[in-house]
Amino acid sequence: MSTAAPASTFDTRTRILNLAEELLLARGFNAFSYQHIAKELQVKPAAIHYHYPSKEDLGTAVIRRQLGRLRKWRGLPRVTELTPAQQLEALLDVYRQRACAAHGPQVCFFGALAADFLTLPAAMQQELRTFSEELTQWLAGVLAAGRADGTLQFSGHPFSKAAQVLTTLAGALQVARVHGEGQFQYILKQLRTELLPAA
Amino acid sequence: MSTAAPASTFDTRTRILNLAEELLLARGFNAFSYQHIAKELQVKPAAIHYHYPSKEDLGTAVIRRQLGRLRKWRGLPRVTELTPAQQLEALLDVYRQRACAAHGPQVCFFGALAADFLTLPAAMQQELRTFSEELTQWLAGVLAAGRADGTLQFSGHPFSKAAQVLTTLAGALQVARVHGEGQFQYILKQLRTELLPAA
DNA sequence: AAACATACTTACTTACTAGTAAGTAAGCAA
DNA sequence: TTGCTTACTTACTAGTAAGTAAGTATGTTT
Repeated sequence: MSTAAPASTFDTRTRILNLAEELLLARGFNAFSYQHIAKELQVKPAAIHYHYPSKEDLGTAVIRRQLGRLRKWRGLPRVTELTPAQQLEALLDVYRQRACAAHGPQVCFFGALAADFLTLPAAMQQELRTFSEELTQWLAGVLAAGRADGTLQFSGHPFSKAAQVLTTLAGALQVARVHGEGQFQYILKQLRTELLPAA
Repeated sequence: MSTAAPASTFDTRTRILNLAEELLLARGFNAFSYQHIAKELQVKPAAIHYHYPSKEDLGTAVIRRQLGRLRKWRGLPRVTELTPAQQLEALLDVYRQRACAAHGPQVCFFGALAADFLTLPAAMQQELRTFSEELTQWLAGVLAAGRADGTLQFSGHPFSKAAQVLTTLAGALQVARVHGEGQFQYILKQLRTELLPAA
């Protein structure tokens, strides 16, 4: 669902997007600037404006790319061919990777942007809603299938449970930044033991 | 644990704190300025600096007040005299109130500040850790007592479960801002049905 | 060779940021 | 009534924000 890459191998446009994503996850939308990106990439701030005229353009591009990744990921044979329980594990793995990221734990997109939500340009708000809805719908489907074949257990509606799980995951990554990775692992373990029937 | 108050009845110092809290919850630490506060209170920005010399001072004051409220709240007779299950409900009520706040859903302190965590002054980071730890410890105690007397059910360690519940609540308030109050209610209902044994 | 597009840089504007220094009006205390 | 404190305002600094306009080097097309 996400792959950090050696930025220098890409063109400037992509390197900007990569760095914007990193800064967005690390600092939130309001706490990074074109100057931060420009300095890191050793270009002038105006070069960033050339590729992404406004910060709103840059922000929406970041979310849109992530939405594209989600759509691609959930359609991948190595994902669709998994059992529901394995698909859930695959999702948890994505979050696990984030929590152990090289440059400190990153929050997930939703968590990072939801906090700034009221200050975001309307276009970004809309993109974020779409992203979150698609992810929740996908997970709801996985949970429903898992409960149907007996490999997953939970009470209530699949959609409610999916919303709860994703909310917990988003929050858990924020917790990881405040209290370290250990607390994140506790929360994840708690989620798994509840969803997966005792062996 | 928190009570919005008619700001105008307080002195400037308190009104600044109230407004800073509101802005912090609504916009995050990096997206509000002394100007916002000054304009609203119809004073000059320098007046804010008079009471809280730096933004770090203001930020820590907000968290510290909230920590004081928590300590007071959890020691209140009307809270200590409740059963564990009722104490849990009381906590959920606090979050419920937030989600239905007059001026749009507010996030909880932890959620609002965790997102900006890496950009916060060290003093604020430390205060936030303390706040989060005390709240988690308190809830862990409630959960442990509730499981012991059979009024609450969950698997795993009380501390892990407490961390998970609070994480979910913090995240749920952010969800409320993005997707509206309905989704928040789903998540809360999910939490309650899992923790409280079926009637 | 001329025209054009790409990918920038230089130089700028406007607006806002936190923060400070000096001054001032009002109230209280000796 | 003099002096001190409180609670500001006025006027400022230095830095940073997003964004723009005009110029330039490089390469591609015709």
